Amino acid sequence: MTPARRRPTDAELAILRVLWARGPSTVREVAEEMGRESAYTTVLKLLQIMTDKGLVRRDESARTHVYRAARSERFTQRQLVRDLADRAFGGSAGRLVMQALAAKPASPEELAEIRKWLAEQDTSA
Amino acid sequence: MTPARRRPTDAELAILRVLWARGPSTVREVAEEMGRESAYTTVLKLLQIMTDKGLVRRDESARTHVYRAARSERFTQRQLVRDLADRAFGGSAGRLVMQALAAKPASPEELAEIRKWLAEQDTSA
DNA sequence: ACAAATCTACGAATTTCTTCGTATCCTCGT
DNA sequence: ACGAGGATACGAAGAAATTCGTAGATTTGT
Repeated sequence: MTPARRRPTDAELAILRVLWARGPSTVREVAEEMGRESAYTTVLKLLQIMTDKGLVRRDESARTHVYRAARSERFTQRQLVRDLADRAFGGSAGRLVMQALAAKPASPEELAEIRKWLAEQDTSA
Repeated sequence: MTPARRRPTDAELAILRVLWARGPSTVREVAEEMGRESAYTTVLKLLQIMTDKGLVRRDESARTHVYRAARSERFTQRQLVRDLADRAFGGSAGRLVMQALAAKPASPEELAEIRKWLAEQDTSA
């Protein structure tokens, strides 16, 4: 029985972003990083829930617990992209890519990187 | 005051997919298309809510109402992609594209299309 | 040792999403 | 005309997401 992997919610993703950027962090550190938009206990509660869901790991060895993301940013990004492709693009990553390129301007550096990736695909095919 | 545009929920998106594929449709048509997974009245309720939210338009001229998506599939796809880029990719569409290409295999046709698009960007720059 | 500060746990209120039953109304066939 | 079938409206309940207050425990500074 698979743990029924749902995608992280908006609030959960906001916290994950902080953990990915900062590395393992305490509740207070995460809360500060998120500005004063959410109360300390809100962040705490969310992190507790996320621990139950397996989205984060908790180090309880010290009194002040330290949380870290259970999955890498990259892993989660791919999960989210796959999910969106399935829900809105008929499962096609290619079509998603086309709309992404059209929706938001990518930097020249990023475009170059994409071209490079495509070129590599070519040679390996 | 902007109409506070939130992205369509999962259930709403499932209905929009049907409307985009079928064109203007009645509740019954949408419900049938979605298989027997959701009761008729569930689809009806959802469409009523979506009407309030402005996600669909309702033609009430006949007794049996006809619904159509208020925004094009493409428009909505871009909105969703932009939203995901903001929530999980620091606003960068380029990085989203990279993960999309890595997350799901795109067909050769799609890859060709992407290359073509990139080439066009090149000339226009 | 005591008070203040800091931490976790927990419960509860609120909002949003989703689902569906029931009531009611209209239309059409006979 | 009237009953059956099919349509909308509405309410309500359950699940999930989000928020935060309060209580209780522990540590720290004086």
